[in-house]
Amino acid sequence: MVETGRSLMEAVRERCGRCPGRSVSICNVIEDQDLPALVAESSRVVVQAGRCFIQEGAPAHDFYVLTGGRAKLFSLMPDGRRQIVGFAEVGDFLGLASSESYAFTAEALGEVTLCRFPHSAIDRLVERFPRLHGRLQQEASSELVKMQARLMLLGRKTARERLASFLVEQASPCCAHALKDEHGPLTLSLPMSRTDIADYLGLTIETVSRTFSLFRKEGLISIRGASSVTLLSPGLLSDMAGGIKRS
Amino acid sequence: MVETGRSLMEAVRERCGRCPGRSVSICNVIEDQDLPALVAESSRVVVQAGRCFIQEGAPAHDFYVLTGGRAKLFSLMPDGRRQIVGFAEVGDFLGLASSESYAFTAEALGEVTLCRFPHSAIDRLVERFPRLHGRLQQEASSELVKMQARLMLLGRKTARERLASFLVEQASPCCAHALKDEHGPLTLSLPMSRTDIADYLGLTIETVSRTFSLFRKEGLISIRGASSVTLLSPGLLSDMAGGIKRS
DNA sequence: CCCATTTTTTGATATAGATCAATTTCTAGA
DNA sequence: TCTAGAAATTGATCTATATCAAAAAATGGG
Repeated sequence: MVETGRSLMEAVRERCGRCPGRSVSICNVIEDQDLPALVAESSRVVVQAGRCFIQEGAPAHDFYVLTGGRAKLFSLMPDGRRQIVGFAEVGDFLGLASSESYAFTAEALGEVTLCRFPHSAIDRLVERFPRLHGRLQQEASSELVKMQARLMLLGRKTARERLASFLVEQASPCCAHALKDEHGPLTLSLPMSRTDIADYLGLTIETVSRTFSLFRKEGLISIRGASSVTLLSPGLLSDMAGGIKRS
Repeated sequence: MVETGRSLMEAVRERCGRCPGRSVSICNVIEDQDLPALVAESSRVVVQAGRCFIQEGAPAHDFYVLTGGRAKLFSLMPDGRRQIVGFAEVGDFLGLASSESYAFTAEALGEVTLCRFPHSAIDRLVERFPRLHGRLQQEASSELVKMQARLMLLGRKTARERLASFLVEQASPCCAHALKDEHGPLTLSLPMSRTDIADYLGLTIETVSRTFSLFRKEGLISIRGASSVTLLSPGLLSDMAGGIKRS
């Protein structure tokens, strides 16, 4: 099925026109006039809450750019132990994990929209738009750096430090500078359950809950209905996340 | 300083002729006749035991291909807590971690030899040898998959499972197939200290030592002088590493 | 709006692994 | 080969977090 130039232009306007991923994903190295090539090589995917769009162990045929919503990425052990290896946000490039088969499962938290690129399509696009090379490399490198920080978190940080790190990480897409300076309260909406947070931080749900309560009693955060958290002292939390004890 | 064609050819013979990394590193997508370009863009580095060749936080100017020996890669917290994020082996591509500054320190375990490529050199080489793109991407992807496995290890595995995973991982470069089948004993020489193993596995040195002793008493391994370990039941250890309990 | 179900919080207790403290075993230099 | 210092092992005890068990709060369908 070949799209006509006309309908392709319409597709570009529809898909990329107001895409929140346009400026933060790998697409940001593509000029507006070249978007049709991207749209022609990819397809839009909508995934409902709780559904998986990448399956651990399945043959890896596609890459994805997340353009709406959030997703959790995890692997399982045979007995059901679960480790969440990351939360994906708008702009993230997924599926890079392996050449043969996916190393993790990706499940939508709320409704998720994606652009799916078959591996062959990425190959063609990279050939046509050389700047994509560097951009993909950059994506992989930044993911690698995040992974190293997570290893430190899981290997060496206490429960308090882990939760503080998580809150600061969730906050940083919003306002990175607010954490350094002693800026005011910062409200986050957490789309993931306590179980998800526990499986991300290598803790149990009870420890996560208790630590949230402790932070609340200490005046570090305030909680509204389990999914809305306000960081009352972002600076203190940021220091705690890094293992720094204030006098 | 421009090398003459003559001395460049000599340098290629000397550097690449018997390089153990030739067939396993990113160099394996470069034809023999193109090696001079690689040699011209890189420099050989020799690092003595215990010395660092990448410093966490330092500006990242170079990439490295490890061509001899082994290295430990780690990050530190302000109070000295340490997490080893990986052990590098012959063929590994290092420095990919970040665009601005290195995210970890790399320290030689024993003498290490490297080929150092400035970022700009890699850019030129990638342009000249397009196959390098895919090879670099592959390197990043495989590292990412390893990282995900390490997250599971640190977040969800027991001390026994962690040490079993470590031993199996150390063994796999040697003989991957010997682990699946019920093949015979497999001797490893571990160039890293118990402290290094502990900081890699998110445990204390005492727990690592105790777990080694337990494995020995259970007939899973035999130990000769702390750095030489023989896996007596690689299959059992492999199952334990994956969280599988045999009847 | 209400009730059944699920999720979260809180409490009591258990335990894997950490910490503190000796020994023992290696290793490198004389 | 011997020996001092370092590294590893082993033992005793502690503790942060897990586990088990309710209670409380949130959520969603009718």
